[in-house]
Amino acid sequence: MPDSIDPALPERFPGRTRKRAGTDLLAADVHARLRTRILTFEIQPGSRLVEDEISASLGVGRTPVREALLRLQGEGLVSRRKGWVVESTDADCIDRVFESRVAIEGYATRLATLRASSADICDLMALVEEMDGFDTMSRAALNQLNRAFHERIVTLSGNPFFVEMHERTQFHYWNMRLPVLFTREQAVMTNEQHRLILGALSSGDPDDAERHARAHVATTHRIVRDALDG
Amino acid sequence: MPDSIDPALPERFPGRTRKRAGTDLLAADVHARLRTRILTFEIQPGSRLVEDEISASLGVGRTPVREALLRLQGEGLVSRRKGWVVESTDADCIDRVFESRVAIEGYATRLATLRASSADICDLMALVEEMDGFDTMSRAALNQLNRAFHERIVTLSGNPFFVEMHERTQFHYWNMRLPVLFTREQAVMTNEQHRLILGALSSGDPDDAERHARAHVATTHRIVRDALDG
DNA sequence: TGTTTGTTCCTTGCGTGCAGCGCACGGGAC
DNA sequence: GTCCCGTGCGCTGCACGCAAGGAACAAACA
Repeated sequence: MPDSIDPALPERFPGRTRKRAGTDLLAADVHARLRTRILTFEIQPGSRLVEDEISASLGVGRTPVREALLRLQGEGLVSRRKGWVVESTDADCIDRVFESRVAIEGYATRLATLRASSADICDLMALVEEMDGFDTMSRAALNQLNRAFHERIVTLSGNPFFVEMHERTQFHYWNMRLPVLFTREQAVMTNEQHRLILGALSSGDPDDAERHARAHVATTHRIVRDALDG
Repeated sequence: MPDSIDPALPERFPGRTRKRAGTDLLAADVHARLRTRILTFEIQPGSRLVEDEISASLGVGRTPVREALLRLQGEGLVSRRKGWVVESTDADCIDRVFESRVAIEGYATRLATLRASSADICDLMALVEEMDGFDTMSRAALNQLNRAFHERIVTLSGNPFFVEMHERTQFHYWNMRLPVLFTREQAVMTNEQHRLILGALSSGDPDDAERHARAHVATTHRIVRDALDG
């Protein structure tokens, strides 16, 4: 997989600037780059990551590369099995991921009901309405909006733990290549459910909000599973 | 929990053995040691950790120490603010931790209801009955049993994500020195609630199980908050 | 006296050399 | 032909040195 390590960014880090702005910038940068490449499948699951190659290709030493890999390991994106290997999310894992999402997003939505301001709800409504234009949008754009909606609700829970846990599940979620997501009817259903959640949110009914959120995640689970089986 | 963490940690690392058994042993060991010391408050929240000092005191190089600290950072036990600092869990954080526990343990208990075998339930029942002897036990032993009960249920969810998330909350949970936990009446109430959960588990009622689990965590939350306020 | 600047030390960020696992490959024996 | 063992190499685990950044303290100037 060395070839896939972004041929397009030959020397950033110009002449070994070594700019060290307080906290480790290099490691953070390497981490971000690697993570992006992994999540976009530019580096495929299962491929080996060699410290020297990354370090050479990015023009940094092995130490920041090492730290980046360590962080990726903590995020569950790579593992150390006789060298660094990009983790893959198998079908069996999907059920586990969605179970987590039900628990996390369900309760986060409950909390959001108690804490969201009317301005927050307006923002969410704007997102939902934007998603109504699914007929004229790319699936990627739709996906982005969808993600934004869920992310924002979780953030509105006001609890950073939920944000972190949610983010963690997203890694694995992205990690399975979702074949065809967001057919037209799926988009319709998604928007319907988003409106249900939003309705509960704005009427301040936590039970309803949690119930709808759970149902929505369950629906998505079903869609994903069907897509993978079919 | 702190009491149970093996306070007897004499100087291992005899004369710089350097035995490298495949995967990094040193880093893992340093990590475990540091974590133990932090969770037992041998190293107090807020204190600075200096890489050189740790490395010298353990007789290893800075690299494994660094990796250990990085892992601790990932676990939320230390942070990097101009050097390594042991995180403290402030009162404000407690509410967030318990919110997570409600979501995680609640849903984990629901899953456990669907997946636990009768043998598993017997094991749990044995734990509960052992806890009935609270009058003749130390608080530490009681705490240990309590932890075992919760841990086992989360494990019975069959979902490693829940186990990991639960463990994560426990770190912060331990991180606040709980003053007087498990007074007699609290022990009575705890056992009552454990039995309710177990009852729902054995009768296979997921809704009830989740409800009771949530209520139990909420009760504990109240106890802890009272203990900290009073 | 207050503010600003210079200096020094402390600690981490980073690079790098070295050595030891393990795996793959190849050669010999049965 | 198959199995076993030796050997080489790829890669990581670890130690260590260097320098940058920042904080604290001191000194000088307004």
